[in-house]
Amino acid sequence: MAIDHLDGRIIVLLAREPRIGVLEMSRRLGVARGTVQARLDRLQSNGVIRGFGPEVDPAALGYPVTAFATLQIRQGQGADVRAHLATVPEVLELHTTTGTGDMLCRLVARSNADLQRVIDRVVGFDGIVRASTAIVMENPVPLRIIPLVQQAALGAQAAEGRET
Amino acid sequence: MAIDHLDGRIIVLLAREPRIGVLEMSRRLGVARGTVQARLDRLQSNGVIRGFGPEVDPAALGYPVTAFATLQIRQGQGADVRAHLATVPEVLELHTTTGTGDMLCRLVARSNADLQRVIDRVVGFDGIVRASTAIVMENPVPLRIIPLVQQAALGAQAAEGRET
DNA sequence: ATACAGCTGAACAGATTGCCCAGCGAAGAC
DNA sequence: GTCTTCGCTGGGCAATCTGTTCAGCTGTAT
Repeated sequence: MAIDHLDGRIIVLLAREPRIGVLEMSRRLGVARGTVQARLDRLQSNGVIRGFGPEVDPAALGYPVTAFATLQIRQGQGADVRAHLATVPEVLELHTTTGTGDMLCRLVARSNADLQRVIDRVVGFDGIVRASTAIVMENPVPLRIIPLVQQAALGAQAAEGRET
Repeated sequence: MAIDHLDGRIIVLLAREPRIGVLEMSRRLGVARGTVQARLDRLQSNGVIRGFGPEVDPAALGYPVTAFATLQIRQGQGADVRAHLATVPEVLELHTTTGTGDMLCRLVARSNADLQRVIDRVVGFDGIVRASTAIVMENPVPLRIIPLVQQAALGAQAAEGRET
């Protein structure tokens, strides 16, 4: 279920040079092409690799402002609120959480002024009791997965070591 | 700077079927291959499309628990804290924000128990005054970009309409 | 009127893909 | 100890796609 050292190298390589292709990968990794192909197939059917969708930069689309909003929801209105938020394009993701807030969502906007419009649209819905927003100033660690992959791959290696 | 209707269709198509290739795309969109190729090149050098890295599911790697931590930082320790958090593989992203917290980070862990270890590692650093964590229970809207792309593309179309 | 930028349709060689096979070695099952 | 299974190797095949270039066309801006 977890990943192998070779799997880890495949993912890391793919993350660094996405356009690389199976053949070139097999060359770099020093294994047969069929092996890489089989590993990739397995990683994808495992669900470890969900896909290769393009990473789009909202800032380049004209939405340079990012914010996180914590929402408090009226009891029993969860489903409605979820459906509402799903219709707002500026809502990039939505989580339900434990803690004081009930939901946390990531928003983008064209400007700080525009953020007001987005927030109004987000919270202008009956089931939402209260919202508190934090505007993102800087993003010192952009969404990343490589360190975790390496960690997981090393874990596998360590396990091998112990088991053998 | 913003994107065009055709750009929008390209991105959406690419998001839905990432392995599709330029040729097939040109067929589906009813334009010449060269056009799609030129658009893609432009989108990438624009920075609108950052890349095509594999989307890895942390849950499938053995990290099914996600949490968001809000951190308060001691004045002037920001840089150190950033550097510290960057070394923790379970920290998937980090933002500095306005509001009561100073930073917001996304964490993953192998289990709720393991989350404690991760949080200890995250906050076990001198510059961090306080941390409050919200565990993610559900993810009704996974990170998405398509609606925003469509919005941006429609905006472009509307602008055309007005300008012409 | 004229230059420019973007799109089209076509062509080319070169590289890659998906798929197949037989052989090999290690691990586990019997 | 022997057998079976599994994963990896190295090779080959036809089909497809890529990167690149070209000339011609059109609408727009100067």
